Formats: sequence, C-alpha cells, structure tokens
Amino acid sequence: MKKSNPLRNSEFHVQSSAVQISTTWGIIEIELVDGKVGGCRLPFLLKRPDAPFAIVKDGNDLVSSFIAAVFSGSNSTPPTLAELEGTDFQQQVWRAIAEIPPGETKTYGELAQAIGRPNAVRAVGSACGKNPVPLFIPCHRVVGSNGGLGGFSCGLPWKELLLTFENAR
DNA sequence: GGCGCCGTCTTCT
DNA sequence: AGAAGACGGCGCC
Repeated sequence: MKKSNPLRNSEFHVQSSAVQISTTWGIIEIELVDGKVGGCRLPFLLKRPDAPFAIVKDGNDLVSSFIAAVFSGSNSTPPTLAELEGTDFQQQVWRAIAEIPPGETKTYGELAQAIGRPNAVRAVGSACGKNPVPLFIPCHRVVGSNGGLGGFSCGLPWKELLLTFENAR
C-alpha cells in the first residue's frame, strides 16, 4: 500500500460538500466527503490580525460545533474523518498526532519515537505540514524540542492561537 | 541567547 | 540522483 483512497474519486457516489465558518480571522472551510471531514482550510496568516479572534457565523451541524468548541477552549472529540490521502508514513504520523490530548503537546522527536522511527524527526516535520485537516488532526500540538513552536501550514498565528485556547503554554 | 553545521529520513523533481 | 524540508544536537562565539 502506498497511497490510500484518494478523495477525488468522483466516479463513485461520494457526495462531497463544503461548510464555511466565517471568523474575524477569515473564512474557515471544511470539506465533507460522505458526511465525514476530508479537508479543512484555514486562510494563511503571515501575521496575527489586529482583531481578536471570534467566530462571526457558523452553521449548526456537528462539524461547526466542534470548531466552535475548539475555539472556546472546551474539549470535544473530533468527528469521524474521511479516509485521508497520504503515504503510509504520513498516515502513521497523523495517527500518532491524533492521540495527543487537548492541552498537551508532543515534540517532533517524541512523535518520531512514537511511530518507531526515532531518527526520522525531520521527515515527521514535513508530514505534519501535509496534514489535510488541521484542527481535526491537531498538528498544532506538535512543537519543537527546544521550546520553539516549529511551523504551521496556515501560518504560525493559528498555532499560537490554538495553543493559547487549549492553554497548553 | 543566537548562529551555523551536520546527521538523518521522506518526498518531490 | 539531487534537493528540500514545520528537526535535533553540538560546538562556538
């Protein structure tokens, strides 16, 4: 098995749709595949916006209530995810990330250990960056071993914000 | 503390 | 085959 189940198999009766949540930091878009979360896009933020973060308008389904919970600091378990497209290595990394409980963090190195490749630290980093569903697979809880933040695919302001809400630091 | 270098591993050209 | 990473460590100002 190399890459498993591409999301874009529109030959079948997979019905995909999108949910949008508008916030003071931009529009968060979530992609649903057969009712399960298959993608999540946050606007890229180079620097922290002046406005304090707030959800302006969200839907009222499971997904957006999860998002609302995330951004209010209350823990809730993520909804079921669709099969994500990625290499075996990436899938392993993502699975390991999914096990980090809210309020806690793991370092890239610890993650590498967790999947049994203690030396693949840097590779773990790039796998994090390819997580198709930030927030749902909490890659913001992965930080550097030196106390640094590491990176975040949609811009570090999000990572800081999320960790603040979970008050992990 | 900060900066540079190198080892290490996966992915993309 | 080579280069590029969301790293980690070590050495050296």
